Amino acid sequence: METEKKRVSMAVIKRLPKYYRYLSDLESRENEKISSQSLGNMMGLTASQIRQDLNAFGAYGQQGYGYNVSELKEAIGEILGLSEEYNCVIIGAGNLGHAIANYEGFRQKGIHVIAMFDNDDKKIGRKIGGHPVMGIEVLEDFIAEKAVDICVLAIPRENAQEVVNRIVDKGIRGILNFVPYDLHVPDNVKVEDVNITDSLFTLTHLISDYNQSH
Amino acid sequence: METEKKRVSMAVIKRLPKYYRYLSDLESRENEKISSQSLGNMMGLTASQIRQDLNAFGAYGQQGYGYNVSELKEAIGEILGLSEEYNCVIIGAGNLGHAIANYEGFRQKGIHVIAMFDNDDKKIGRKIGGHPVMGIEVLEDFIAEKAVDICVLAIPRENAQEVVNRIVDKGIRGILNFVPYDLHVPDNVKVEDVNITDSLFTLTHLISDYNQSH
DNA sequence: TAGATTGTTAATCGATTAACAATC
DNA sequence: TAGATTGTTAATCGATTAACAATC
Repeated sequence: METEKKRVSMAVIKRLPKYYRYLSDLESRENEKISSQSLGNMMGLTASQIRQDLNAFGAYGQQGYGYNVSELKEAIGEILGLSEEYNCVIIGAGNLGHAIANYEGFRQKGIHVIAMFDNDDKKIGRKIGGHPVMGIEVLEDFIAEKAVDICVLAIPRENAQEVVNRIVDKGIRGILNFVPYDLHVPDNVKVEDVNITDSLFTLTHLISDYNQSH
Repeated sequence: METEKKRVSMAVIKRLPKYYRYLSDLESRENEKISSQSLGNMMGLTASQIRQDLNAFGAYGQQGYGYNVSELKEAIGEILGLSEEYNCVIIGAGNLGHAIANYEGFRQKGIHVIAMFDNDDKKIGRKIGGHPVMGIEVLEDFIAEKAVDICVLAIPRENAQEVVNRIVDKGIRGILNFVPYDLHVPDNVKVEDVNITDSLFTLTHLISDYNQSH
């Protein structure tokens, strides 16, 4: 594995969860096999692109047959790191943290939410979605002690970078960032942004009179 | 305006909210002007790309000077459709709908959340984040009557397409879709997806042992 | 075997970067 | 005017699409 370093592009990586979603669907509807052609029709991609995308990681199909749905789903799950286990904490027990704590996507698979953190005394000690809410001042120690891999950041913009600075060298590997601010982190920590406001503004642009008339 | 049809690429459009965010910041820190060079440094883009991006919409700078922060922010706001007014409803008063109803990004600007909808009798009649929760069965009539422009979709995956089918010809222009499912809509309705699960899986991939060793 | 469909190379297209003349 | 920095054209790079030989 040391020898080859193809460097898979972000464009391809960002499509992987979508592949996984469609393949999970096909599997639950008990489809055994699928061709790049028909998967492309479903997903709105070309057959060619699908074959290119998959071949960035290996050869998962069979000539003259297509792809085995379960096998391919499993393989992409593996690539997505879903066969591994992750400890996760949610920082910020406001409305959004609350929503995420109850979010099904976080309940399945190997992603274990083990605690939530907030600076509001009224929330500390309570349980939200089955997860204990702890004081933000014990965050660093908790992360180090429990070997937390992923932090979900759902706090006000003002405190975001400061909190990140505190946790970034405690062994975390990734941040799922709901804060509309571009975090500064060292290379060994990955950040994935979920920017609701940006998405809303993209939508307003698309439907705006401005866009219609230009 | 009829004559030119440059067709601005999605790649550029998706960067606009980010420009808007940085320019708002610069404005609040009372920076009067900015060059493509220094804005690029801040945002992690090349000066060249910034000038190309902006010139897709017009010439907002001045040779030898740079860009006036407030003017450029205003211009991008205009392009994003933020100088217009939108009526908006939130469909789904679960945790996520709850979070969005209270989300600051939706409180500012010309985006007016005027109601929430749910099928749970226990929620109907209540107020969440100041917005009345109504029964999903009156959704279509409400949309038509109140001239709703934007629907935020935060309901279970199973009902998503069915609900969308019902509202799609009632005059709405856009859907902000939090459901991990690719909606089918006619061309005159725009969909912007906020896919939390996809983002989470992208993150797990990036931090996974799989990705580290390949 | 013949038909189907992949894996993969080559061609095309689009987006980013570089360069520089225009001009404030 | 000289210096700075844009607007814009040209060059490069990367991603998508097309084509086809390999092979199940």
